[in-house]
Amino acid sequence: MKTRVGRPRSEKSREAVLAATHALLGEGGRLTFEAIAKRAGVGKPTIYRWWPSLADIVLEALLSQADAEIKVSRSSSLRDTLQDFLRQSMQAITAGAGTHLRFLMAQAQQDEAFRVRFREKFTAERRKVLRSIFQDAVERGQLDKRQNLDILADMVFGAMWYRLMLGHLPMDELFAGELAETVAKLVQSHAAD
Amino acid sequence: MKTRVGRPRSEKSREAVLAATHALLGEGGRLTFEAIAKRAGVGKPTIYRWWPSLADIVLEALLSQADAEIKVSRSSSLRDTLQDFLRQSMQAITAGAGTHLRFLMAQAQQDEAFRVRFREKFTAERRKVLRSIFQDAVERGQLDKRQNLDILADMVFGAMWYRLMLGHLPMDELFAGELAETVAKLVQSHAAD
Amino acid sequence: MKTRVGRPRSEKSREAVLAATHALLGEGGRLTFEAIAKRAGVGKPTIYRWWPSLADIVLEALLSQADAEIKVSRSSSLRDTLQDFLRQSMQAITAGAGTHLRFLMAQAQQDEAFRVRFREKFTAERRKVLRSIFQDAVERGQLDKRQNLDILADMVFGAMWYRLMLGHLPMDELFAGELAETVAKLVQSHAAD
Amino acid sequence: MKTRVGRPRSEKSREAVLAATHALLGEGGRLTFEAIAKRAGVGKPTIYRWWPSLADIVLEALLSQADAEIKVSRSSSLRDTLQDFLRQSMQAITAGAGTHLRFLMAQAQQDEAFRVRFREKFTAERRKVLRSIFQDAVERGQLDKRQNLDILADMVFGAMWYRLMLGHLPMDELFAGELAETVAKLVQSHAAD
DNA sequence: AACTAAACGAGACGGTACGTCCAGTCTTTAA
DNA sequence: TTAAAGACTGGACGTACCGTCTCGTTTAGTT
Repeated sequence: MKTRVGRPRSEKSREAVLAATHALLGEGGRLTFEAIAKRAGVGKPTIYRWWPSLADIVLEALLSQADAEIKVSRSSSLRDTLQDFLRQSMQAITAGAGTHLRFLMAQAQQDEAFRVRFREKFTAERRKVLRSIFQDAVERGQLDKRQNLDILADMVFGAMWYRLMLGHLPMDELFAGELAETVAKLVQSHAAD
Repeated sequence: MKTRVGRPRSEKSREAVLAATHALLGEGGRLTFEAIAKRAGVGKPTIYRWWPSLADIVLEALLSQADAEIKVSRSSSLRDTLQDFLRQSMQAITAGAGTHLRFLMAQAQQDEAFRVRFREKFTAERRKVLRSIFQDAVERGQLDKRQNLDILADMVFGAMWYRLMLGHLPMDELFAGELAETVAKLVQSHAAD
Repeated sequence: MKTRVGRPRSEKSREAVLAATHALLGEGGRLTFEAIAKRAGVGKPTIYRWWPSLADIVLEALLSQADAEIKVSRSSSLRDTLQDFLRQSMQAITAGAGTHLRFLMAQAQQDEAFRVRFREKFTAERRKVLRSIFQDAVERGQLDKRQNLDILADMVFGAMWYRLMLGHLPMDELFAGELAETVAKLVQSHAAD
Repeated sequence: MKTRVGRPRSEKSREAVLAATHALLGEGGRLTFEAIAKRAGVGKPTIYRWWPSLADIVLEALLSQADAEIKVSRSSSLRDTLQDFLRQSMQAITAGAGTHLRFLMAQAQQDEAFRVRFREKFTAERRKVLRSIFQDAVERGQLDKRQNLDILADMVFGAMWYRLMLGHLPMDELFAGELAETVAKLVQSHAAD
């Protein structure tokens, strides 16, 4: 049988929880199950029934935002493609996702099980996109095929995360542009090998 | 007046707190003021008197470890210098500092005031060292003087932090070596400009 | 119309609920709707549909036991009749009804509406029996007709309940016998008036 | 050493808890730790630290009332002494203690450990008083020395508790008087033996 | 034989209170 | 005057049940 018996899960409650989480994160206060339940007009057990941790709620809230999607425009230039990708990422971060991301990465340090889910549901997807951008460059002969693409991806995402989390320098389009450019130079050098 | 009156601060208590913090972090349990106080045989108010937050205790515990110091051997090759620097960093992380670092960065996301202190007392120092390594390369003509060194530092430290915090790939000497090599290639390409 | 349309009440469920209640009370654990529903294999709403409170279930479980009935053997001696009545009561209590009774009286303290139902369905019936025993004695001239029989009934039932609930002294046949005897002496004294 | 170190227990909190409990019981609402903590302006852990159950708080609240004390005026007549004792008890009950007593006895049915404390701290004391009244009568030859005084005490206290908890007939001075008189008659009969 | 309507099991819902942990503060005695 | 010990208020935790609700299913009597 397909349909389970019993009262079905309330879609309304699910959305209320995600919306409340969104709002609370934006307001800067401490995010707690209690506050979410109150704001969403939902019972605490309902939240515990469906999400194993605060971080999982935030992750779902992040993923449920349609505008979180990034459309990569594949141009023939690695530099332009990368710049577009990083600028879009940057915009999403400064538009609000930054708070979610910082929360998620912090929680991942305190909850090993969540760290695995975070990798699988979020960062692995993001890495896949960046990797395919690099793969294209390899195939066009713009990037040395001996280059470890994981290292390259770690450098690019790492720079973004590091600046986001440490806050020592601004997260802006200039940074995204320069980052793309620096990597692009590396690409050219490899082509010259 | 120089010497304050009254009972002086107990150096023994200070060390007991740092040792307890060290031990608790290593055991993987949740780090709390209560647990530290109990383990150190010290009253909670004593801890609150001397440290503004858990993270500050951990930071002091980290800095008080003599072996946390990294001695950079300046060779004429950027690649070798970098490799030495990154390998030493990696060793410190895998030897135990990794837990401290992850905790500190996580706390910095939840405590803006601590984030500032963390930058000033720890990451700024580390960046200074890496920056001087790059500066040497610029002066030797191995690195394009137009290259933004902050971006470069963000990429190197970022890759390390990103992998440490996400745990998607191993933190090992191979990684440190390949990371140094990738940056060194970039350097060579710039020299060729 | 007499026979209502639709599915009739399930006698099987009713009995399963009473049996589960019986079992759970005997096991000493806390009695809850949830536990009864689970044990009886019955939905919670089914229970709420037919019983207004836990206490009402327990009351019905108690009354549905055929062996809970007490047959009074009316002898010409008040003392013997009373002793038979109290000994039978005592046996029912020690055989298991004691747990039910304690639960019911406790609930009656927290639920005024149930207290009324408890009186009407249970204690009033029991008082009626004892009262008729006393009435017989009055008619035989063994008991002063000016004696307030309610007071007398309160003393007899009160002593039983008090000892059952407080547990300071054993609930046994000796107690039942001595209680009957003490009342019987009172009776004789009145006859002597 | 006599005086313990550390902050001493707050007498103010203790009194606030007892006062809040008193007030809440009087208002008829359900008595909970949460409500007491809120009303008393006290943290829940403070209550849990000092009292093992709600019933223990109510018991302490009851015992802390100076007016709960009953002074027995020993006259030469058992009947008068008893009547005085029971009337005072009745007055205390109707004046407010009745709510406490009903709550305590109900809780004693659900918490075996408390039932023991309740017996030791409250009912044993009350029984001691009544027993000494009967003992006096025995010594004066007004009461058969073979009479089991425990049974007698169970009948008197039982009648009071039974009527209080069941509520089938009024708790008033008339009841107290008639109860005393009925027992007194029994006494006379024994003297006549 | 198909239809109607109520009762059924299952289980999710909003909610209250539980009993606990820890935060951060306060009050006392000891050093 | 500071340290230690430990009790304090208070907030959130995660859980157990409450009493209600919404499903799809079952079971009679009615058409």
